[in-house]
Amino acid sequence: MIKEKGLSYTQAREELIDLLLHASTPLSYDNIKNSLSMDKATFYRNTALFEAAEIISSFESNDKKRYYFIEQNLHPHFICTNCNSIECLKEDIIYALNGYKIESITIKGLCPRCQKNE
Amino acid sequence: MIKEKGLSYTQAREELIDLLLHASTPLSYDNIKNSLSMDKATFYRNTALFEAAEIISSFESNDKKRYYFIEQNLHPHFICTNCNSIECLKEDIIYALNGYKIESITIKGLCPRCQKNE
DNA sequence: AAATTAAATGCAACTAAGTCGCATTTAATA
DNA sequence: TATTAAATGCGACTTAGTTGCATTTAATTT
Ligand SMILES: [Mn+2]
Ligand SMILES: [Mn+2]
Ligand SMILES: [Zn+2]
Ligand SMILES: [Zn+2]
Repeated sequence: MIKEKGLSYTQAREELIDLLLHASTPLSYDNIKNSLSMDKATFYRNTALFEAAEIISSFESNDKKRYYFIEQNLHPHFICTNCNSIECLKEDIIYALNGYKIESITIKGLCPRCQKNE
Repeated sequence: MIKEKGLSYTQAREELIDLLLHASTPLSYDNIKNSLSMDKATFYRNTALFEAAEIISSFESNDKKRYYFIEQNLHPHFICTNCNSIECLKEDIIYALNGYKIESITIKGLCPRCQKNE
């Protein structure tokens, strides 16, 4: 995966791809910093590189943090504006936009739990 | 609009609502700081208040800035990951999510212009 | 209309996610 | 194994957004 894109294969990169591949939702640096052996500068440099190589995608959440993910089937992510939780929405929307290339879709609002408790 | 929600009516609040009502795309503090007479602390305190009162919505863009908008018909916004431009997509998607309340939808990718030039 | 008061504002200091420069290490190739 | 360009770690830095506090203002009471 890394080598396919002509990138050199390092421990840090393997570790990062591995974490994202096995994650069930998008992850921020903060989420995984304790599981990472690399420095945060390396984390961010590699996520930027992987995004440019179209290996991963990302979005900014409500909490000012960026979340990264690898996904085969393009599906939307839901961000709760109350509890900041992030969920994968299984309903594949899409949905082609003429002339645009779609990388990610994020829907913001209230999750079922937060909507009840308000 | 402000008073309807039981909020007190101040010059700063009127100015802010007015700007957002007449904007053709979502706006960040940076976009309008030169048109604003209020301090940035006031800007952010009022946007937070208006969001809680459900008068405005917002999303985080690619450029680490938060964009605010008022819109009658819920439509998605497109953010280009290359040039950071933001567009209103007129095709109303949606699309109800069972149990969720939807406040905004953002689609990230490459805009037609950036997709050509790559 | 003036007095009261709680809320709104401006200012400056602060926070924290992400970035950058540079010295050191490591992966790739010869 | 030696070479070298690229990757990493570290600390300093940037900057959007937040917070505490003194001052001002909107709303209510007299
Ligand atoms: Mn997902
Ligand atoms: Mn719009
Ligand atoms: Zn929630
Ligand atoms: Zn573009």
